[in-house]
Amino acid sequence: MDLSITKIVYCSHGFRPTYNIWWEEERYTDGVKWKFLEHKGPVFAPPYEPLPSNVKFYYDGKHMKLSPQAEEVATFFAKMLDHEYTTKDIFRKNFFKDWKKEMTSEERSKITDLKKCNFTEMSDYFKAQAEARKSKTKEDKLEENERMLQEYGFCVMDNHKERIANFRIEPPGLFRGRGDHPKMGMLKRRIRPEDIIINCSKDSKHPVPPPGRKWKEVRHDNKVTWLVSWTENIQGSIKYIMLNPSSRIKGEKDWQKYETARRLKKCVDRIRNQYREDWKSKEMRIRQRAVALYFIDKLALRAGNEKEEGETADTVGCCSLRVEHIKLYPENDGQEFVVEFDFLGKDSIRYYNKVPVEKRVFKNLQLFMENKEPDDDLFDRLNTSILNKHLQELMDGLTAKVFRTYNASITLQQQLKELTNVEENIPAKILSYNRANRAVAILCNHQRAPPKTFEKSMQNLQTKIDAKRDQLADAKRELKSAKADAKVRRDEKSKKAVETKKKAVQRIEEQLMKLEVQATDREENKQIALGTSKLNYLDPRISVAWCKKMGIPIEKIYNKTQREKFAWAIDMAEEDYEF
DNA sequence: GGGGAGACTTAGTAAGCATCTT
DNA sequence: AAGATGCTTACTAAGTCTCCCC
Repeated sequence: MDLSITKIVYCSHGFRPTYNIWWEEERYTDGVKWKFLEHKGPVFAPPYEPLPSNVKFYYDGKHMKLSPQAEEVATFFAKMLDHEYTTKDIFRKNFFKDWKKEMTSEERSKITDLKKCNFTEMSDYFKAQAEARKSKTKEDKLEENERMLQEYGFCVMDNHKERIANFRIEPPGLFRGRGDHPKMGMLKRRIRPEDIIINCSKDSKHPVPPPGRKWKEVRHDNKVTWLVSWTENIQGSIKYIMLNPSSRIKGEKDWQKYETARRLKKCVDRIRNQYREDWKSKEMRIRQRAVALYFIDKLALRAGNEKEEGETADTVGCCSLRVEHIKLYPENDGQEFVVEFDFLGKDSIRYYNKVPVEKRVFKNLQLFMENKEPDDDLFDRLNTSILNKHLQELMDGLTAKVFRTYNASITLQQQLKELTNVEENIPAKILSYNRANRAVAILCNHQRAPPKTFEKSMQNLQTKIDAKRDQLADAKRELKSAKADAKVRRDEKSKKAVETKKKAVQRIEEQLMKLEVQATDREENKQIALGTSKLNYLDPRISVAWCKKMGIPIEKIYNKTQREKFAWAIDMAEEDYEF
């Protein structure tokens, strides 16, 4: 079955007629997302397999056979024993509470203290199993995965066969929130067919539930993009199965996102003038709105919706900043009007920044903080809905996050212009690209945990560099003596020898440069994640155009997945593309 | 306008896998 | 062949924003 409209797409490896060329098709305008949708439904988590009888659980030093339900939940904990989570009080408390709910009344009366539970045999058993799975022939694993992918990993949406992003239902386990999450350790329950809502078109072959089972509902809503949904039990939120980023439905939206950001580029000056005016407004709400917008624009802060207290980790964005999250310095390190930000943002990633701001902003902040407690809202007359309503009036489709997209993309474009030189060689250009990418990642505060092996791998690289330096010195010495030799002998053979040595020196110099560049790049990247901005904030057409201008194969910048996601941009953007 | 449901994007981590070293 | 290393992919949590109801 091949319903895709494909076109021969040229890439530097040759011709590959692989993509759906959805970007040359007409688009829906009326909120309709598709006319035909057919899929096979989700893949459920494998059923629980009770432990073999030799793998024992001990309570207070004594062997205890657990009921299957209680045992399953115990295995979730056992599997995480090596993780720091299991040492945290909240995690243990939440787990124990939910575990007890799964016990028989007899078990419940016996098992009263988590500290007295010994899961080590279970834990060892799972480690051994993981080991065994590793050594299982590669073909077995691959084949199984591939079979599932072929069977469940695709759907037909309109005239395209599309890849599904997540066709497997999340297996049961213990909830792992990020940061200080009040619900960490709670039992994430197993999802059954009866929990599942299927979305597909009426005239499609509907997915079939497992034998003897039923779906919760089958609906035919073509105003939404999801294929399957269920309600999760930790926060009560809805989870979805949706399409891969390479799909038409995702790609179109992504493209549209960058087009909105480009429209902002056209009117951003006007908007900036406007909010600067608003700093002087008589009305408090307008001043607050204007200062918040300034932060969102200048610092690429997120909007900051309010969150239900006690349901999630305590994190904030711009509109939900509290007095305790900023400090004002009339003077700091020779700069005037410095604001120090220190708060936990999305995923409990710390945002720390000291920035000089305009005097008016500074004065306003002082005013906003007057007579407030540390845990009071900084912008008490503002929330994201007020802010976005205002933005909508300034430009059609404008919301807070458009500023992040706009500032990220424009920064990349500027940095690429500034940093790259057509004359340089490919590794130098790629270093420059990464640096431009890095500037954006820093702006957006995209962090990562430094890789566990970072120090060591850095040392190894340094060793290599040192060795290469020695090698270069040797080669230079040899070249020198060859030259001297040629001067004396004046024959063809020794002239040739000089040429060979020269080439060798050149080659080694290049290799050395490459290694040094690699070291710089890696060092600068230690705690910074480039992937997030590359995937979500940077208009891919900027990168494609840059590659064309600089003679860099696109494969050096985008890996296979990224090329699939950005196929539209790779096909469309010419070297003169301007964001 | 306030609150909640719903839909969709953005995010970091860890497992999986490929490749390079020893 | 095994082990180290580094990149890719899968996973799923945590955001944003819209819409609807009151």
